[in-house]
Amino acid sequence: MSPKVDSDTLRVLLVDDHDLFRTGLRNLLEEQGVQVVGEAASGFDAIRIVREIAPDVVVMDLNMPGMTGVEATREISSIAPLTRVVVLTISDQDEDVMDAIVAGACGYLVKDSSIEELMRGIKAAAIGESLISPPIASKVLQRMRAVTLDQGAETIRSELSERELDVLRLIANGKDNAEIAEALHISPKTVKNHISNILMKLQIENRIQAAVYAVRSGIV
Amino acid sequence: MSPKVDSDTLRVLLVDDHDLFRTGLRNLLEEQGVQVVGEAASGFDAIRIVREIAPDVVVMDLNMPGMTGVEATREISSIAPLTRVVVLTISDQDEDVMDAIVAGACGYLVKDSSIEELMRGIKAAAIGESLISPPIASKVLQRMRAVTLDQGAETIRSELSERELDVLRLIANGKDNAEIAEALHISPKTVKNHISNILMKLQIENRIQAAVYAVRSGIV
DNA sequence: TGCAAGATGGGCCGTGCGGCCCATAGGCGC
DNA sequence: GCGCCTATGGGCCGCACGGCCCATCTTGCA
Repeated sequence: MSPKVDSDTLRVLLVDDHDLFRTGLRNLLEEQGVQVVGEAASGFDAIRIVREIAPDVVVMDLNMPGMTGVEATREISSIAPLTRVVVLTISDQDEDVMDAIVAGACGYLVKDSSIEELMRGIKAAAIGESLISPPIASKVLQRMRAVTLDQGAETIRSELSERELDVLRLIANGKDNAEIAEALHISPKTVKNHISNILMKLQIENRIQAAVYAVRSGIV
Repeated sequence: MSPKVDSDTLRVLLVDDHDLFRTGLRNLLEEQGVQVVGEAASGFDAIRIVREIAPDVVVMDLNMPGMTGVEATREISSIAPLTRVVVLTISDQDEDVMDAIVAGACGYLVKDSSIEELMRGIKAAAIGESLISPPIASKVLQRMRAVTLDQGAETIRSELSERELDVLRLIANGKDNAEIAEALHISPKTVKNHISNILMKLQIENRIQAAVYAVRSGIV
């Protein structure tokens, strides 16, 4: 069985300003066994729902009135780093492609993709991988060489204080609270306080997820 | 056992592209009773002379125009396995350290070593032992540890059963034992047993380190 | 001057975790 | 058939963990 990704357990939020598209997509995904835990018609709603229910994957349309999908993606990546955003938009000509990627999108699919392709994109995102429609993949790679280096790490780390990063690094090394306290010359209780703040800021549940986050973010 | 090494009978070849250095070194060695049976200013000459006179020990500089000392060492080790090569090079910063070791160098000394140290290195090489300058030695050990760990990790990973890999993947997703049990349709107690086995096999302490290992190994 | 935020701590408490013992069932090789 | 390994499960236990209160002190900003 080897549950690389068990689609049954995947909690997905749909964000699109067209009710009809959302409804149709919901049905398709649910037929595939995906648990659609919410729908949003705007970026604002999307952010609010992400705060509330912290879905595994957000399927995000870019073209929406009010807050754009790019802005919503950026905000979601900031407040819930473990929630992966898959952009699903009209055309590969969309000029926001790069912005969406930089904003933290974990996948980029065009709307005429098949349901199978969307499923693969969602599953890939859920495990931290990315599925990008071939037409735009090369553009992305080219652009990425120019930008990323400081930006990606910068925004994420600004959420955590220096001291919290110290603690996070030690967490990722498998240290327990007593060892962290000794290494930083502080009380174990202070370590626990820092960890509580880290978990709250990253919207995660436990130190294991924190360690994984640290490794994936290149903090350690 | 331990063939007696009489420095009077030691036949040494000096390889260095600097005439002055070779000459000075020859005098020093001959004062110590070493029989310098040849000098070479290049790797090609060194190989030729080794073929002709089969010295006991070759004292080899690494930085030479044309064929490098590493290449010459590799060739000599191949054509005259009984001839020991002692690398004598400028700095412990030399990047070729490991290459030289792999190429078959039987000792590794920096050029600011004392004549006594060089003598000990040559005698050691002559009886199949190795003298390595401390700054170099630490690097070698470090590399060995890394290699050993890598190989160990590879070996060990293959020792993880499929079921244990299932569990490990879920650990890395931050799931607790109850969630893992539910996902795999087994008892939480069985999950704990699997985890205990994983920790033992990977020689780690807790599930955090297991999660980090999984991420770094690309298992998730 | 006051106030917000961060770093430093303490106490209490429920629960998750991992180690220790143990058993049973099934497959695989000798 | 016998031994070995794996997967499955149980009971017990001590400790680590994370949430919930709370406090103090410093720093910086308005």
